[in-house]
Amino acid sequence: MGKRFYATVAVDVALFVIREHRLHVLLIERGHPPFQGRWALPGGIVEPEEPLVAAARRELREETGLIHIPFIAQLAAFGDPHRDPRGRVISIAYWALSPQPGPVVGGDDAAQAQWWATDMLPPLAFDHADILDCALNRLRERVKEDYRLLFHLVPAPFTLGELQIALEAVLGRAISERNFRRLILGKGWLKPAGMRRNPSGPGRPAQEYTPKPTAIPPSPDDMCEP
Amino acid sequence: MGKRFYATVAVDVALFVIREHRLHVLLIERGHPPFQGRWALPGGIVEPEEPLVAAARRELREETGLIHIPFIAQLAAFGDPHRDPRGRVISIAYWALSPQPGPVVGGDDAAQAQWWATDMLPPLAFDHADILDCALNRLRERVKEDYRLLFHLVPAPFTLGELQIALEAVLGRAISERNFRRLILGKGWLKPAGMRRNPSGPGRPAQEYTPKPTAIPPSPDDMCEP
DNA sequence: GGAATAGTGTCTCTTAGACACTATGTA
DNA sequence: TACATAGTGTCTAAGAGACACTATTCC
Repeated sequence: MGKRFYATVAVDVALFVIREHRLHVLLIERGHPPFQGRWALPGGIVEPEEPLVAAARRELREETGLIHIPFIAQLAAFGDPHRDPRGRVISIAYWALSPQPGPVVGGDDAAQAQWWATDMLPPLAFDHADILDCALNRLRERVKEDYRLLFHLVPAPFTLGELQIALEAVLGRAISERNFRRLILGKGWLKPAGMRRNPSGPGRPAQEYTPKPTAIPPSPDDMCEP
Repeated sequence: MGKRFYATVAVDVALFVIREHRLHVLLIERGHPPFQGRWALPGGIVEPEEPLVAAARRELREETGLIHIPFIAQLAAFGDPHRDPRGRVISIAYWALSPQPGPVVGGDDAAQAQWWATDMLPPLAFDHADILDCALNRLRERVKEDYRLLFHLVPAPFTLGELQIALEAVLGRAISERNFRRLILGKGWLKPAGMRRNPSGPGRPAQEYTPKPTAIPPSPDDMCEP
């Protein structure tokens, strides 16, 4: 193994939230060439002494002001030799979840940060459409395997209806309410929060729940999880 | 994004085969420091114009003489800043399957290549124990999800008994023969090869099967699959 | 015949989907 | 009352585990 440096290593992050009953992803409008004016996943170059997942968290913080990301996991490495017109850049992609669909601040380069519905995306820079596609597939797979991931997408306390809306937004299709309730409640993951919600409209109020601490799946970060 | 090069990018591959009813992985004895004399996964530096998976296949070929690898998929990126004592090296790890447990030739550096049973491994160089752990978990997950991966571990034509031995070697535990047969045959993946085998001993001869071409899961290579 | 391996019939339990039902609030 | 949302009872069908059984070969 020679010791020359062959490539730039970057991270890119697909951060998902639920807004208005739909799955959204955070994108940044690029302020410089290449792909100036196009939208891209937040990301940037890894520092020499920085772990990969730390770089992913730092880029999210720098470009969007988001500090608390409860779930972030590695997605894959994207290394096509010509994915960046400036030269060889290998990107380690991450996917992340947040229950806070609030406003985000733009980053340094007069860049705009904005939530985009995943079913109405603009053209993306670089190979970020591929990365996002991959991230969406991963998210759906993992949520189907473990509904507890939804606890990272919905702020507690939540009702089962809200949780189901999040699941339907992720999967992109309606699911049977009866079976969803049975499955979630049967696992013993939730404890009733005692309160009830005022829907400010007709309809029976719903029980609110908080996930038991033991039921919240830990963020795998850089552990070998992809 | 600046254009300086920050890191070396390498690939490492965990290549699995079935030998003598047990799961084995290919390891290389290192001929130079660091970790001289220790065993390591085959791997090396990515060339400037080389796709990542091509680098993985090239290293397997150079270090072991193995040309035909029917299945190879990305595992994860390992990027701890101090995983290589010589400097920052980010490794894109792959996992691969082969039905040929035959002998392998050593590589350039007077390095030894050898199959090791995965339940009796020597101490490994770098963070390769972590990578191999991750690869074993991935292999087991994927095989449980889709038994057709076994078709890449057992040379056709095979008997159901051989296929089950491979599955048990991968999972590390015995499984019910009845259910295995029902599941495999019920899927319609196999067609009888008509021949029967001479076990050169007592016991009823077994039907041999060949997987239908449509039933062989394609190698995902670098597609976003991890 | 006995030992060894190949292959089958069938019961049970768990799970997910479907569908009809009841409960509790607002206007 | 009508209407909207929350929550329940229960039938069914598919899949996996378990276990006892039959089949074919060599000695």
